[in-house]
Amino acid sequence: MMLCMSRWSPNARGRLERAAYDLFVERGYEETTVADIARRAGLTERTFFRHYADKREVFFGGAAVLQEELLRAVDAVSANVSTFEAVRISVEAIAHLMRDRRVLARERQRLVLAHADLQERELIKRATLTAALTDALKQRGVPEPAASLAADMGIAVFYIGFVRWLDDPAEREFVDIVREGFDHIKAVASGC
Amino acid sequence: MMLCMSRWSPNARGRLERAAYDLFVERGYEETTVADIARRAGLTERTFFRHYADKREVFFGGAAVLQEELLRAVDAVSANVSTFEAVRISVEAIAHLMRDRRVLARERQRLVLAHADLQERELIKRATLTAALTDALKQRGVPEPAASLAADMGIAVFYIGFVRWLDDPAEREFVDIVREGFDHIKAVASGC
DNA sequence: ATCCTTGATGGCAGTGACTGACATGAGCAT
DNA sequence: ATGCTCATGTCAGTCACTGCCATCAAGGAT
Repeated sequence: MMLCMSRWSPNARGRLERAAYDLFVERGYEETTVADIARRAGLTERTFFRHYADKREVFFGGAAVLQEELLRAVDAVSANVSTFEAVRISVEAIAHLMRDRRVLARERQRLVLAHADLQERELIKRATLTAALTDALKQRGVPEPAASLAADMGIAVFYIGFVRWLDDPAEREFVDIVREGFDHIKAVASGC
Repeated sequence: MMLCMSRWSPNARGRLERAAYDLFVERGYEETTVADIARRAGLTERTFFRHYADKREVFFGGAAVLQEELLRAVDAVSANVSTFEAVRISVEAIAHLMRDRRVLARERQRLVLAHADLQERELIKRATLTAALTDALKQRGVPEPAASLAADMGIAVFYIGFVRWLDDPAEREFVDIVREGFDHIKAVASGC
């Protein structure tokens, strides 16, 4: 039974994540050392690396949540729906998670765009998300390479829509931009 | 006038690239230090970093060639061809460049798959290629977000086709696999 | 001929990310 | 009590990468 009120301050991971994000915003990513992050979280550098594989990883805590939600959404789509619609519905579902986070997302995106290190890690997360969606589609019975291609297409619509959403002059909702993205894909593939 | 027969052995970059590739194959990527690479090339570590921004970059000399060829191909497509066909033709063009390199590509892919570092850099190269294709399509008059989506789709077909090509049981040509990929995209987007 | 500039290189010290090995000490089970 | 667990601390070490300065052949200018 571990109902531990342990001797250490609770939620070390959370404190590290918070400290890192704050410092990145305050001083910038490169100007922040791992030792800085750990110190602000009341821990040591060595402990940081026990919670996160590297300095970049602390920035991508949300990626796992997004993936879980995406897979849940795919499973929820009834089996007689076409592959295209299944992908569209699932991607719209995770787009919906971003509601009311535009300002936060903008600040985060500013950081990512400013540092090649973070962009690389973001691309890995995107690739992981794509692979997960591919697997989920295969479990629906979609054969290869259609599963990979459909997944790649869906995640592309998500990310391209994401950056458009961040500075959309009309302030449309993310979900609507995604829906429109899928329409564009349909149009392009029909050969206009 | 610089017809310099300089005092240094010629083609330092090439020697570094070759030394790096050989060492990565012999001992593995992580087991090879930058100092090792420089030593084998007859140079110093400091000089390595004057030619390549970091240890990973020396592995991706071919990326620039691929991008140039892709852009050349897009420019060569006549203006009255649909966006989809323009992308298909251009991507098939760079797929054609890989002819007779299957064995080499396989060894290279083994290295990339074995090291997250290299995967990240590969994804950045892919993103750069996608951005370049997007620009080329925009110059053809394709509006956003169709340009981004079509480019993303085309590059996805390329990369997904690439890994299928590497261990295709039927030993089909890369170009044929790519062509088939575009057909699959068409089918998926038409809603099967 | 002498001087000066250019450019690729070497040498060297320093920073910071990351790792391995070992120590510590509160909680929990027996 | 005794011992085990496990998150943490401590420390030394490797390696990627950078800044700064020295070198020294080639080529042009005076």
